Amino acid sequence: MPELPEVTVIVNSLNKKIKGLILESVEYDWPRKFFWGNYSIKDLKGVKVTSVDRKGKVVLIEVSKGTKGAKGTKGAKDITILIHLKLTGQLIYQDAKTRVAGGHPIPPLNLPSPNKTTRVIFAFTNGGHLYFNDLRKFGWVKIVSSNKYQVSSAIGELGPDALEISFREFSERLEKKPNARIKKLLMDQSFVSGVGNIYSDEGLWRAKIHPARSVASLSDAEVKALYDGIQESLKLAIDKGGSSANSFVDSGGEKGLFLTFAKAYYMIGKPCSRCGTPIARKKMDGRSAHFCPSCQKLK
DNA sequence: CACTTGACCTGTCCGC
DNA sequence: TGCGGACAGGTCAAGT
Repeated sequence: MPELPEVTVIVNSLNKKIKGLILESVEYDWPRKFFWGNYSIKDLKGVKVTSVDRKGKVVLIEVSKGTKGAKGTKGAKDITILIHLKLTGQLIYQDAKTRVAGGHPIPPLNLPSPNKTTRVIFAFTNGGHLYFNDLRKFGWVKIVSSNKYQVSSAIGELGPDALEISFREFSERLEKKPNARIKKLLMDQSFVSGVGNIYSDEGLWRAKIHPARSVASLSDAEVKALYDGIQESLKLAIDKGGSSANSFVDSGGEKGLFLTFAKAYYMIGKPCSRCGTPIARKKMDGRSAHFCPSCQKLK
């Protein structure tokens, strides 16, 4: 799932479900991708979840050891659990009453957890569990102190959030990279954060821009259309997934929800919904770009 | 330097 | 049915 809309949806769901819960234990069989920093596993026992957040595609679970002090100061005891889902990560919370799931649709999000892709299990004192499943083991978990420096160095360099960036800032940042190919730049997290292969394809389709175009070749109107196209496709995806996390599971079978609104991504050979030309896929910069060869011309 | 390629992992699907 | 190769919602390190 690892793009902004999917991360946003699961973060919103988790915020409703695990805020206030107390961690009982953490189990993992995945030392290679589990970074404790200065902490150890016992530092998480008894901590309380204070919020679940998102930066780019990274999930942040804020926890606190303190006994709810009167002052709202962030003490040294606050810890941030960072989770990156990479290509095939999933986060699933379930307890006796509820279940929320988000992430990559393979294996199906309704498959019971733990299962063979389960890498980390966070157990809470209410009997609920948060499972981090990741088929390909590309994802990671980092445990750091909740201060700006620690958190941002663990995440890496991030540009403005794709949902929050203004059109003005978007176009100003583009101007600094005239030679970049537009699709590659959109997926660069230090340029804007949150956009990956799906939403770069979707945004470019909406703007009728070929993914291999250079930034310098884009007209002002095209830059505006691209900005709008990205905003629209991100928001549409959040809406589709946001009504209920379970719709992720139900609506698209194993392929997941996104196929129900994708215009270009994964639509290889299907008619473009604007002009009927079959959608093409081409390898570009190491990734598959999906586009309409007729609407999105390489000038 | 900038840019490209490989590596990280495991699984599915498609063609012969 | 079996086997090989391509491919996968991401990112970093190493090589050129």
